[in-house]
Amino acid sequence: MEEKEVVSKNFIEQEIEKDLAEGVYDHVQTRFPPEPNGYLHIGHAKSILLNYGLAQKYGGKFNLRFDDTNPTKEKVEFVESIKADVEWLGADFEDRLFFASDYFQQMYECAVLLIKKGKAFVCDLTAEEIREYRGDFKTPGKESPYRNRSVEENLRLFEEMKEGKYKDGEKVLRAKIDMASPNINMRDPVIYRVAHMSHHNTGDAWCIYPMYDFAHPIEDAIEHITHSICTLEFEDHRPLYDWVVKECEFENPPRQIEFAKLYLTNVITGKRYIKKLVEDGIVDGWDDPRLVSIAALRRRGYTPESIRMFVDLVGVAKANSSVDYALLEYCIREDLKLKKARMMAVLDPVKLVIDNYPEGQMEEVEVPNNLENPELGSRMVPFGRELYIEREDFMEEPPKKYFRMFPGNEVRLMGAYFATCTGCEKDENGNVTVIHCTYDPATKGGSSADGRKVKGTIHWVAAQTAVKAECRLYENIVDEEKGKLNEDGSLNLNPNSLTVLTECYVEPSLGKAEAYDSFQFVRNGYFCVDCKDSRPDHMVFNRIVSLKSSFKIQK
RNA sequence: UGGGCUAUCGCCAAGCGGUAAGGCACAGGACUUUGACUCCUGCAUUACGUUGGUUCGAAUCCAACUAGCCCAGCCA
Repeated sequence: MEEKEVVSKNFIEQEIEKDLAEGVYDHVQTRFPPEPNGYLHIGHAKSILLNYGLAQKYGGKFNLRFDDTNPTKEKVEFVESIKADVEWLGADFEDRLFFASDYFQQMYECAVLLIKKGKAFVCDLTAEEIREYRGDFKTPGKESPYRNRSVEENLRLFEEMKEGKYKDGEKVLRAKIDMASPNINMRDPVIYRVAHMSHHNTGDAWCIYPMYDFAHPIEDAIEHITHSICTLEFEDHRPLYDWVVKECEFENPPRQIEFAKLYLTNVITGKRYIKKLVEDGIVDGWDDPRLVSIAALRRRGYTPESIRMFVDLVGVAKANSSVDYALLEYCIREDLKLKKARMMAVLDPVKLVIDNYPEGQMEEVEVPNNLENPELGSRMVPFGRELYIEREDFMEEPPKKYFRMFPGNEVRLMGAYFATCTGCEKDENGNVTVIHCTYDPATKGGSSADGRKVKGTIHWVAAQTAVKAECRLYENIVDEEKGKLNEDGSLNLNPNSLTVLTECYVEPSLGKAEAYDSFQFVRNGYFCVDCKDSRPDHMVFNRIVSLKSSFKIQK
């Protein structure tokens, strides 16, 4: 009997189970609350999948909610892309797609309630003055001279703010908490500001907009969120979060729990920096495969399953950490390994001529699509007298333990025949131009009747029928300095982040591939048909990840 | 500088007073019609940031240090 592996629970699951056991909540409701101000990246995937996974695990629901409380930064382009990415990742929010902006009326009413309770006031101080009055880490703040306005006056002024009587920045609504609090977030934070600007969802209905710290807890409470999961930098905001749900008198208020963001070593995930790369034209767009946005990973050929596996393996904790990129690559290799066909493609071609193969003759050989997964069937691959093979699969003077093609050595042309190298031709510079060999017609299919074995197997494509393709080999766009910035704030870009190989040949069956179809190219790694650039007569492949080291010369 | 948080193998990460899980990476070896995959093996031998203390017993409790991250937007 197999024993079921005990998977340890992360700290959030432990908290949830405690809450459930103690009867704090009788259900679990989570949400992913992005602001539509950019594209999602791998870091967001962690949050999305965490929240979705928690809801799944505890029989609860998961909401997608746009936290669109600041019209100056938000665009419908981003809400569309975010929706698509969340769906692609498989986090099913069913019909629960919400907008914080749909709650503006309720938030307004909450603000009025606070004013009536004497817990909020309209402040005429300028932004600079508010900053000065706030004090700093070592000095307590000073109370605003407007702090003690009467309820009636505050009500009137706030109503006037809403009606558009004041210009941007002229007045704000502030929570009345404690100007001497060691937690600066509690020093009478601004909760509503004036912004005469069209909102992507509410248009010109409002000219006052709630601040995150006020809006977010209300959004959560309205949706009956139980566990509001966010990143570490909001820990200091938790007392304010709790203050808002309490003062606004919500029953069964939600609880905020923070976890550490995902960082990838060597990779820039900051929206701000990705945005700059896009704007400066250093990358093609938000989905440039050199980036780690969800759109980029998808275009490059990463699957939702691989990203789910990755997030799963990374774990959830409160310690800031940076996960090795190798883990992401492991996940996509693992996911594709049995799912995808293993095709032949020659990325760095050199011609191989089989001198004893009849001139002008072509035949087809049957090659299994995936030896480890017979369900994937097989395909017929054209074979002829002239082939292309990988330049690295031939050496005139082989080192020890090299068992690919060299004069006198017999190897297997995968799925086809045994072939013995007889020599090569070179140009005036000594570069190999053509390799010659003879084949053994009795070894069709790649095995011999007499039981003799060969140590090496190499892949090939028939020169006459090969499809010319373009392969893009990607590296991280940021170099060894690890996604870290230079002192002047600039990025360390990797000049080798993109290599385009144009003299590649792939077997004809690949001509039928569709966008996002991925394959293992024998010994070259995993590739994906580029959905943006592919044309029927000219395939473009993005490398997802290369396979591990091939032959290394022994020292 | 005041407040909040964190510290277990190169990278993640379990552990919750009873004598250091797991994954990635790495290194050996076996196997192989992809030098991939798979399979074995090794990988924190008083060691869990440091130093003390409590205890029969501590990574786990206490104290003091040290280091890193976050906070002074009318951003989220």
